[in-house]
Amino acid sequence: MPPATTHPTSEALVAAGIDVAEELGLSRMTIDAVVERAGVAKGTFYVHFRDRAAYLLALHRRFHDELRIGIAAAIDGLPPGASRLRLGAEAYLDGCLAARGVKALLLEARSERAIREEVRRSDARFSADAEGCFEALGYGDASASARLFVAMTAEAALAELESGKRRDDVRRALWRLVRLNEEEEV
Amino acid sequence: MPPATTHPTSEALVAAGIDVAEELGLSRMTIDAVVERAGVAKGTFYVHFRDRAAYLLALHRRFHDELRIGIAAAIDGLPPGASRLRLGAEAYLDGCLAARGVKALLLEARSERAIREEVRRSDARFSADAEGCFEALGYGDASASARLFVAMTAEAALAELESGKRRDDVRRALWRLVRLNEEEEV
DNA sequence: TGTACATCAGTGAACGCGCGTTCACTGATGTAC
DNA sequence: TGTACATCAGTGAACGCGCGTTCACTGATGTAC
Repeated sequence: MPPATTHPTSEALVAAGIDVAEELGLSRMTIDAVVERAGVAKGTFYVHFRDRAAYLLALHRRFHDELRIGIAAAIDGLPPGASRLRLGAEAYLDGCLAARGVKALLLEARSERAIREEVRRSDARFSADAEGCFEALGYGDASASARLFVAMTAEAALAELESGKRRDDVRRALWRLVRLNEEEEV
Repeated sequence: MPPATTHPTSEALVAAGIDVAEELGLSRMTIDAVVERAGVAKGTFYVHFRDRAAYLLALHRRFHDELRIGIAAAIDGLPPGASRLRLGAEAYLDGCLAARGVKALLLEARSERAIREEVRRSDARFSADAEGCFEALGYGDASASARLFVAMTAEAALAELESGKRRDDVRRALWRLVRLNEEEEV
């Protein structure tokens, strides 16, 4: 799937936004800061995005599309179950470590009015896949379990971002809690 | 422990803030909205709080002090272990359901610059107690496990707040994930 | 008991600033004839 | 090949508004003498 925005200036604006979000957080990611970083005039921003909300949405889509692509590649064809759940979560964590601007999007996206709904949808998507895995594993309350698992995985991603590197203790704790630790480390 | 603010007008301002946060969220909880709700002049706000940051801090303290008191009462004297962990989490969830303004504080507090540090401290406090329990239960990576557990519990609280009522499926899922489900429902 | 003064919560108009949004204009590129 | 016109990304000054913060002033209560 090609990126949603193809125009080079749109690209530059999105890239600049990710930079700024990484450095200052979403709430301080002002349009002034973005256009300054992108090296374009303020008016140019509105040539490419209807308003700030539309821009935030594009930013979030970009981030989550990349993440989903990585996860899809990791679990492609696997049946619902332990491997799918664990490899998916590993891909999520690895993707978060690799991407930029994640911390801001993970931490603040929920409270930004403009993308709250979109975040809910993304979470639901991850959660729906996990739910199938929990069902296959024989969990009752698979839906609730999946939701809690997604929350844990996001927290694990945050912990890794704070450390700036993979945290094996956190990952082990995660696998152990969902009883996926019987397998070898991947 | 008496409330940190004793003056009636301070009280009114804090109460008004909780109301407004509940209705509009933290980011739209402006000083205008707070003083209007409290029925005082805008200048009065600054008689009682140095600035918005100090006010947010007082709000968060109030919220978490209440929560901690409820939890402390529930687990007082219990040794680290399964009962303490589960009863503490139950008290946390019940407390969140009972308190007002929780959703805003749970959801947005992390991204509000003014109270981020305070939130971290609160989380660390809950987490430290949970860590002892996980150690007693023989978990490796007790610290990481505790952090993930706190994140799950917060997510469970959010799920309950969205439903507006206790969610037994979510609680069951939580207990099962940390293997506290052998006991009877409390 | 009465007068003068200090203290302090409370008031609300005014200020300043940050930030999202607009708009008239420019310049380059493409198309018609 | 040259001229006229349309299209469209880009520009940046200006605008408006929301919101946190300030400040000179008021009025009530308490204290000294």
